[in-house]
Amino acid sequence: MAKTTLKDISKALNISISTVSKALSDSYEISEKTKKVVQDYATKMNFSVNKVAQSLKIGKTNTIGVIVCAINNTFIAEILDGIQKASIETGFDIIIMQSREDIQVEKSCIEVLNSRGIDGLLISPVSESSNLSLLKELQENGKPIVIFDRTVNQLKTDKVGANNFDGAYKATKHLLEQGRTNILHITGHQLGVSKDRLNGYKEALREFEIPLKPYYFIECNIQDTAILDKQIKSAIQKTLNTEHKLNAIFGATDVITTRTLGILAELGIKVPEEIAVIGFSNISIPTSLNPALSRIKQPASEIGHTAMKKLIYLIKRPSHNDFETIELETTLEIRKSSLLT
Amino acid sequence: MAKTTLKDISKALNISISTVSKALSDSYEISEKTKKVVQDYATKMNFSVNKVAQSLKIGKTNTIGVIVCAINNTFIAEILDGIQKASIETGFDIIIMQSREDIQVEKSCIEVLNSRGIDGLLISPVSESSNLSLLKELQENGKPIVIFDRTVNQLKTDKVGANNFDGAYKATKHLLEQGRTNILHITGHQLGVSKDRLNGYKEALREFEIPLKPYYFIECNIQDTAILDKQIKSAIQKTLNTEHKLNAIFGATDVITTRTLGILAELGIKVPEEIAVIGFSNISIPTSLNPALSRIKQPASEIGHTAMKKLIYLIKRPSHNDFETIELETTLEIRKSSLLT
DNA sequence: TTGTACGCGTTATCAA
DNA sequence: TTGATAACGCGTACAA
Repeated sequence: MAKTTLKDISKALNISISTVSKALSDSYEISEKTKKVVQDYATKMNFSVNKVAQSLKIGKTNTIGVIVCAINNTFIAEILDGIQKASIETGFDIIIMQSREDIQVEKSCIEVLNSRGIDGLLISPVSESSNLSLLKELQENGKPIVIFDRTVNQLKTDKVGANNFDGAYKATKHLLEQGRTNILHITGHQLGVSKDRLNGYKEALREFEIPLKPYYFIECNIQDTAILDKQIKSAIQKTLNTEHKLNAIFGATDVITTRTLGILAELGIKVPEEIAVIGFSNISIPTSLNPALSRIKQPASEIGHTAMKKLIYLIKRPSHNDFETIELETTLEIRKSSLLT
Repeated sequence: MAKTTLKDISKALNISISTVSKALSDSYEISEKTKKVVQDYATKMNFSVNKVAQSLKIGKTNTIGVIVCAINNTFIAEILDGIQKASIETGFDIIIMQSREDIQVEKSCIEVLNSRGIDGLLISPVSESSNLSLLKELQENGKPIVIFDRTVNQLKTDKVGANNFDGAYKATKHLLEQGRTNILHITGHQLGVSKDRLNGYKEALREFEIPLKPYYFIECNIQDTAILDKQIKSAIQKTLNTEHKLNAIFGATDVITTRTLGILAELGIKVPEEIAVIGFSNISIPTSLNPALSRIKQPASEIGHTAMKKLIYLIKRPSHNDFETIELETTLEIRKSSLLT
């Protein structure tokens, strides 16, 4: 038994297809009596419109494509949560795809979504200019785009993210106020947001008139955790024996920060006694870590929610050029891992 | 500028639409010369078929719907990862939706996916019989379904999950071998898998001839972490002063287990000295916890991968009735939180 | 080897 | 108030 169609209802009730269609969409042209007959029968048959056909006809799918780099971390999951809340409020459906930090995969995601037909795109791009021309073409074809999280991007459009500069500034300042002046900042390759975070870090140091250490900053591979572990470990060991002994680490991402804690435990280095740790993190269990983790928390759900709302706005009121970049504020949470001993 | 269609190419090259269509699908009916002209032009124009129209025409969407309860935990994220790997291997696209542990939301997910047109459904259902008739109808309409993770379900179809009985048995046995005989098992409401886990727990006790304690088992609200925290805390405090003093906790889910660690730290109860902790968990950073967490790890990625492969098999080779339930083995990882002091 | 004609399920225009 | 007809973009049986 296949799905019921307008044609089936039309035959069964001896009414034309177009009348059935209009009756089901509650058109003013149709008599109440006919509407009732049709709608009752449709309910009885568990009828629902074929969205594929409907989309082909009206040229809209009522669907938003969402491309994230990976869904296996709390931060992205929270963003998706916010997006989904907004999708329920606005009545749009969402299709989630993963680019896996790979420009080619990202390209295929965009193409799949485009050919499948979406009314707009939410994307956290792999890099600052990944698939730029493809995205531009999408825009020109009347499909609005909103960029979230990785807002440092060449595409001219609305962007929603966190105030990364300020978050990094606040965290670094906190460390400095605790007397931790030898801070290693660990960040990831190709991370669009890393510049802002690095600048916030530098700004705090400047304000406290602390010169940059020779080792003050390393970039790691954040795709492969085994490599990441090695890189973090080697950086710690290398910098531990310099003349300015390392006494704090500031992690740029969730994985970097939590893995740093694990590695320090493994190396037998005491946190926070020997090295204080703080970092950008949105995991749900900061107090279950060893020790409880100080962090900069991003308003992830709000980022997703705001981005989705922005996009729906663009879809409903197209063709305006005053794009804006929204930076939502972060929250500094102080726990044991960064406190004075 | 709208997207290029077959018609556009047909006009531009003065060739009929059907020839263009055939040339692009590399049909044997078309001359190499014509193919080349058409394909070159299509590439130049960045042409991609309109999947909406294509789906309507051929009655297939090459798309799999995936419904999970929530994506904000590592276990589900890992499963989705496995599903996505299989999707790349098989060439099917996936649409991910969240039921949020709500039967009504689950219903709307199924309806959206159904009306949007999917070739099959992967679902981890809200409960054992949630939306049973709707799912049956889907099946009858020729859309195969594979259930993953929450395999205790009334629907007759293929199911892929973990061997929960054995996982719980192994964990409990490990605790007993450490001399921890007063074990509290904490699980969630309405969790389809909880029966199996409880039975594995009981079986190990039986084997060691340890009688069930009066407090041996509580069911918590796993939706709201604030409530969950209170329930866990109250259960611990209540059972701490009974004649059989509590000396181990076995958590049924990731959140329960990690929150338990946090609460014990908060209460100043030493792990594992006073209370040993072990539980089902798939977080990526068990060694960053306080203390490093012993756990039963589910083969999450394999569950997703296997489920997807099963589904594709059902799609390509429909109408057979020998459904099976696959239980993949869990891994026991022993760390500090459950070791003899 | 190429082109014509039809239909997938829906909506929209216009005539009855 | 209702219905016949065309069209969305594509694939395919059949004719040329």
